Amino acid sequence: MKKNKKPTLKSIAEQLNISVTTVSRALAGYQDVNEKTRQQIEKVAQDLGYVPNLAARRLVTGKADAIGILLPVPYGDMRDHFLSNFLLHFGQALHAHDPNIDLVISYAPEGEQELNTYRRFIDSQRVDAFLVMRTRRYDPRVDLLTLENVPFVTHGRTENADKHNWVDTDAQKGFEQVTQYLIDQGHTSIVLLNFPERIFTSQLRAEGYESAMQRAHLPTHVVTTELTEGTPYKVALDLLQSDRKFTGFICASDVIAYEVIKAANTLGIDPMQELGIIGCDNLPVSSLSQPSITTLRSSFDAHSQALIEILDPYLKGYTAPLRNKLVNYELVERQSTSTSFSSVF
Amino acid sequence: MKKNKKPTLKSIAEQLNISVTTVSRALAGYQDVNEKTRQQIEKVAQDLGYVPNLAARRLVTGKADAIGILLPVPYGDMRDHFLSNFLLHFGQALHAHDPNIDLVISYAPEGEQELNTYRRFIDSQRVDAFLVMRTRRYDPRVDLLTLENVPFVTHGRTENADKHNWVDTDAQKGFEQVTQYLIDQGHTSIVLLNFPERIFTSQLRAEGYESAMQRAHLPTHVVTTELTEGTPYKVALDLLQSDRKFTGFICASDVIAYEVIKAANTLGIDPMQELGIIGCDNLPVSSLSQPSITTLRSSFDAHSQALIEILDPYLKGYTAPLRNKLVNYELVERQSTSTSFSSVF
DNA sequence: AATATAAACCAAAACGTTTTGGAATCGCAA
DNA sequence: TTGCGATTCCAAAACGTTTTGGTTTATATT
Repeated sequence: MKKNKKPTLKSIAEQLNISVTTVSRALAGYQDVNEKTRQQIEKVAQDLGYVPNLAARRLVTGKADAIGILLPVPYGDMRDHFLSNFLLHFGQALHAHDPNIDLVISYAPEGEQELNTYRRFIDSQRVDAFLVMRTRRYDPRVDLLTLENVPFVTHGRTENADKHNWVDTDAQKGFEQVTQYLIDQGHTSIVLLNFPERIFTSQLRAEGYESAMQRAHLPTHVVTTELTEGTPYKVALDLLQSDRKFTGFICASDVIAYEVIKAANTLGIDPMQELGIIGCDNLPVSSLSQPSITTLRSSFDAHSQALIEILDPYLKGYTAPLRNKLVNYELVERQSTSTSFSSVF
Repeated sequence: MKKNKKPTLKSIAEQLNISVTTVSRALAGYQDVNEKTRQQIEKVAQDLGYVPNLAARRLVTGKADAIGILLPVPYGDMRDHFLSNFLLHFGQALHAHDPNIDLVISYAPEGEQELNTYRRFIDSQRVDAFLVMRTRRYDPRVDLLTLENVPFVTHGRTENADKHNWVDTDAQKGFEQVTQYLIDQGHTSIVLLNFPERIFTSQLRAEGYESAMQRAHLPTHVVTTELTEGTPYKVALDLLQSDRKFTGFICASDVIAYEVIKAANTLGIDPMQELGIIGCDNLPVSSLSQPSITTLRSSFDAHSQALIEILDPYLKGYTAPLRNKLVNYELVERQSTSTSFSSVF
């Protein structure tokens, strides 16, 4: 049998013949309430199964105890994997950090209405802070949130990275390291299969690659490709048949790396014996593939921790100075860079 | 320069010298307000950028305008793909249905504290209804929500499916159809690589497979495998070397199907020419694989629509009779069931 | 005994909305 | 003039919490 009414501060107060104020303060842990009364209150609260009504609390405190993410519309293909998976982990990390903080998800598709959607979300005071995903180089959302003075942190840098909180992977360092990795294995003809420049990290990746190549006095070659069906495969076919005799392939995504392997197979080239291929993001396909793909992984947990650390003061209602954090990639060594190549060398 | 205060009903009312009530009713679209006043009110609201404070509204209406999902802890591998991706699509569909409904995400890891987490979430009245994911055969969450009289719908059936709302894919029909599909292609030795029985749908899948096989008077063979690293591959190797000369492989997941292909390659068997392989879930790997994998896809959108239709009355504050919906799988034909087999036949 | 200090408590206001139960105004028929 | 129904408006209460600015009671100090 269920109680027909939710217990409130008032019901607890009435049962003990004390004021609502005292009940509230007792449960909030204030020191100006007698230890004995506190225990009584806590007992009754427990018995009644009291849980504070969040709407009421939010109304009076002005805090939402929630952070918001306005997602872009899913692509419907593997490109969503990173975002959705990250979301899962971030949510979990947030819950571990403080189980009373909600993650509120809504959608703001890129386009005309995007900023309005943000505006309405901000104005309704549903959340204390925002996490902005899939940042763009010049990101109007960043401008809006800054202007409206709403706390937020971006996942990924923007052109105005010095003016807002952000967390990002150190793409430059990561790609420099994997380039060096292939150079150390004896590769001299190494190509970077990058995403178009429109993607902000593309530039950073290229810089990392180029700096390692230049240090080794090797010629650089960068090719860009979209992730649309068939495109990376064709690009890979071209490269494998080029005069430059590329043996090292550094790819902006595991999906691209996988297509390089397929292209090699098509041409009768054994990727394990003759090539060194490195992907990025540690997508499921990288471990399933044959050969499995050496890849750069950036820990979801490290990202989440950094984001949460930055968001934390805002959730508590404080203001905080701008912060940012570069998370290192870690190399996951697999078969696509087996050392058999260097022995041939 | 920003206004230093959020506009409220009161500020609008004062500016027009009318009552808060009228402003509220005008914006809510009630008929008892003069068309001219309504227009004035709407103009001022627009100019001031008025957006209702949700906490206040929720407090008085008792509705949260939100639905909650308490997620399990991610596995950290490809098994998360379906859940996280589904989440992305469901969120989008919900937003399309009504942009004012929030999706509130929190976590309730399976285990001792799970029900307490649910209880606190329920009692804080943060959401109007729940979507329960990764349902288990006997699911204590279902019992709790039913007992507490909180509206919810599960994604996937349970043993007590007749006592709650649910949406599920018609695994039985789907697996019957793909079995028939392989039979029609001339396969006679068809094995089902299923998940363990602990997973509720395993049984339904087996039933579908068995009924098609029995109708064709073919012997059935069911093998179960976990998705742990290496396991499906070993199972596939065994099957491919068995006396039974299996040529048809129906797999409970694309990941398993992919491992069958890998095992075939290892044994020098050409999967395209000699086998018919069918996966499930249309994971990214199924289209990337070579040969690409014929698979069963259940439309995220169809699921989301069904779920939202069931949830809708609760969001409006109505009660509603129990409902459920079976969503059909659709077959995505790819290379792993190319017809070259039947021509050999 | 008077006074200051500390401990324990509380009434009332505030947060911003919706809803209830009328009140005021107007036109029109009788 | 009265009465009546529409139309248009509104004061006040309510939702459940936190916070403010106290008051009361007990204890210590002079």
